[in-house]
Amino acid sequence: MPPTAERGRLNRERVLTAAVAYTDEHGLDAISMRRLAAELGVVPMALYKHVADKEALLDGMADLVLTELGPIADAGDWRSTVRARILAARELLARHRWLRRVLETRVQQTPTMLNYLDSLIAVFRRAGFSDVLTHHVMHALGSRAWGFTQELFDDPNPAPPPTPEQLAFLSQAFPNVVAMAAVAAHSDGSVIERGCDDQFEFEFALDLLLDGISVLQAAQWEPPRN
Amino acid sequence: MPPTAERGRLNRERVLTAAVAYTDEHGLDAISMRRLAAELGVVPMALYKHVADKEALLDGMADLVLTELGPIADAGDWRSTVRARILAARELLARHRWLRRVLETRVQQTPTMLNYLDSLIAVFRRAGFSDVLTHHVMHALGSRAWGFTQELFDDPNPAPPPTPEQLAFLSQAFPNVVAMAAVAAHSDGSVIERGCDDQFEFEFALDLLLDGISVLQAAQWEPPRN
DNA sequence: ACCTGAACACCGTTCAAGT
DNA sequence: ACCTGAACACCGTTCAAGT
Repeated sequence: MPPTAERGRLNRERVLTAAVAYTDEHGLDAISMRRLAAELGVVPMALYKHVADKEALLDGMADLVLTELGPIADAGDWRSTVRARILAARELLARHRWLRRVLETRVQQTPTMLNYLDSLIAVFRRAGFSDVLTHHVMHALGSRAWGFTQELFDDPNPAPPPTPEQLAFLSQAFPNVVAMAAVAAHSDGSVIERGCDDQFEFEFALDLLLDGISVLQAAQWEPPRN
Repeated sequence: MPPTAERGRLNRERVLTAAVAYTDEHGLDAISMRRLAAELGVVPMALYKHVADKEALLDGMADLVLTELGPIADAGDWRSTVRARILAARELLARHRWLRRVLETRVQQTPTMLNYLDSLIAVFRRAGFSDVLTHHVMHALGSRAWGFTQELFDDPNPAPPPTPEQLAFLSQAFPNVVAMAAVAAHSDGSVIERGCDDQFEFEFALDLLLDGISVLQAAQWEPPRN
């Protein structure tokens, strides 16, 4: 039986699609050139005809799923448009949980990535933002423009609630951390309990930034001269 | 000659110090249990008596360098205190360039990390911030509390300025990106030219957030009820 | 043109043994 | 108590060969 017989020849698209499917299911740590090859019923080196190396594979995967975003929808004013766009990107990241870590380490800016940024920048410029202000504003958004933020701790599966003894120790050693952790938005407000509403926190910070940006724009902000 | 003779026995501190020194010099990608062992003139498995595994090694390294931060200095009002604290953390990250990527992936919160956060939270609470507001504010700061942000692209060694042909192509394909890139803070404002003043961008966004936070605090912000 | 097979130079970590 | 040696189960990627 010739290799990959049932599904025909390999090509770049099939490689990338399989990689995305595998990573959606098993996570970013699980994907490797060797396992992807096995998945495709092929020897590891066969992949290298369709993808330069592992970095290029990740670039291609990111590019592929980012096409799901589609063109930007005008929501009336710049603020709602930007807000909606960013929250849509955030939903995409939720569907492909590995995408965040891939974007974080991307150096090569793929056309799809540049295209997304271009459309976002366009919203500000069309709304009359100066180029300098647009520049700073995009930096201030940072990864939030992609719909994610680096939290204080990367807590993928949060720890179980502390036992009373642990809590006693923590309250004494880090009283402020404990006090802050105790008030989790949209929780029953009882104890440390499965923490924060990430969506609320994301929107809170996003709105804080958008509010600040509005003010600067209204005041026709200009760079300090020194 | 007994192993590690000249420098005596191994211990946790020597392991961590050597790891920090090696990683400061060669970067995070270069450090491995095997290379660290070689550096210490020891067989790889010898390290495992002093450090549970590689993750624990990284935890220990982060913990060690974070002690450089020392206790928080009161700068008068909460805003200046927080600002100074965060900018000091940022300088630490500049001295240990690997620390950022380590903090990003940390799940185990070491005592030194918790201690830093506790002192920062304390500043807000002492200034009269409610616990809920403090909670959201800390989330809004996110990794910025550690002195770093996830930028749109992780561009460790920025690309050389594009050739005229490349620029022509880019201007046509991504006109807004090019326009935005052309105005780099504190550059001569000429062309794409070695981009942004990261320190300026960091402070711009930090002040944007601190301004917004001031407003919420002054207005005695309360969570929406629904 | 595309895929294979064997090999190289690495990883982190186990286990059983040495001193 | 601490370090060693050999081994296991992985990586990404090279090179030369097959069809």
